[in-house]
Amino acid sequence: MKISTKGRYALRLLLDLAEHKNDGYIALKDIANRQNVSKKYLEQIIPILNRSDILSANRGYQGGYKLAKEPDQYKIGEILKLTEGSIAPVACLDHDPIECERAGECVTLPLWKGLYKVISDYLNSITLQDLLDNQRELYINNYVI
Amino acid sequence: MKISTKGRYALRLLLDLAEHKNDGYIALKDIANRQNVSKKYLEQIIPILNRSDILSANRGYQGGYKLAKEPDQYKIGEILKLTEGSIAPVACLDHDPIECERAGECVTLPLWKGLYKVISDYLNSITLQDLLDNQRELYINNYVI
DNA sequence: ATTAATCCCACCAAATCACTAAGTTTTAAG
DNA sequence: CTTAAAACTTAGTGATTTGGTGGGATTAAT
Repeated sequence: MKISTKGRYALRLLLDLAEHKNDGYIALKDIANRQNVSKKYLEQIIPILNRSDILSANRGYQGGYKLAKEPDQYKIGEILKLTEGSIAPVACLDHDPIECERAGECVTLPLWKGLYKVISDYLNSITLQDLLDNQRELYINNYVI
Repeated sequence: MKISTKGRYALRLLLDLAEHKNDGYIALKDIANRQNVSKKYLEQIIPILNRSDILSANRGYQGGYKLAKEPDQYKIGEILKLTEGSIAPVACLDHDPIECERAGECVTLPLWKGLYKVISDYLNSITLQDLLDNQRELYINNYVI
């Protein structure tokens, strides 16, 4: 029941891009250094995000990535669903309609459906911008500003 | 971000015991047959539950297991925490206080704390009895009774 | 032309998952 | 007192996932 590094790093990558959204294209090298994660591993995560209209990329010299939309347009749930493959707590909820033949008599199915709902409702109620705002508050509270 | 078979089977095992709570000690063999899971695998899951005051066991001929308490005294969150080891969505929340040195400046920490809260609040609001009641409703709705 | 970036493909070690095997111990019934 | 049937214990195991690394091809600004 853990979010993997793939999802967590993807989130930190996008947050890093959001924090530098006015600095043009940002190279993976810089993100890797700031976030202290492997650039090679980020290279593997990026194409998952790049497929959708999430990022805009520039190849070659002075290239890099930037967000395609404003930070408040990125729901955390969408990002995690892309990178984790699914945020459903049990595999049977990954297919709609449910394929499991025991579904009709399954005593635990309503439980998993409810859990899935609270998880996705929560994650889809929060955007990258919300996380940045919270961070700003933290800074203020800690007198870092 | 998936609940493993360990947690899911443990839940079904306890639900099976709850459904037969007036039938004395229930053998793993019978549970395995009814739930269509491997008895050998259940033998591996049982000791996790047996440590706490969750089950009462009887060894030897005509032995088996029964619930130590009424079904409404078992919170799903507690059962899953036991069998899954933890229901926290990220490892850093498994320790209290948080050991990660980046915690103070971590932009995503409030997100994970919030997610952890909605998950555990939900799972601790539901008991084995609730799942049984829901099942009864299903039966009524489907005219199985 | 050079440099610095993305992009692409393959590989790999370690951990976890989902069991299975082979027995030992305990207890009620005959 | 023997026997059958259950819980209990310990170890092993194949498949999959996780969390990366390495080597190079392609692209584009200087």
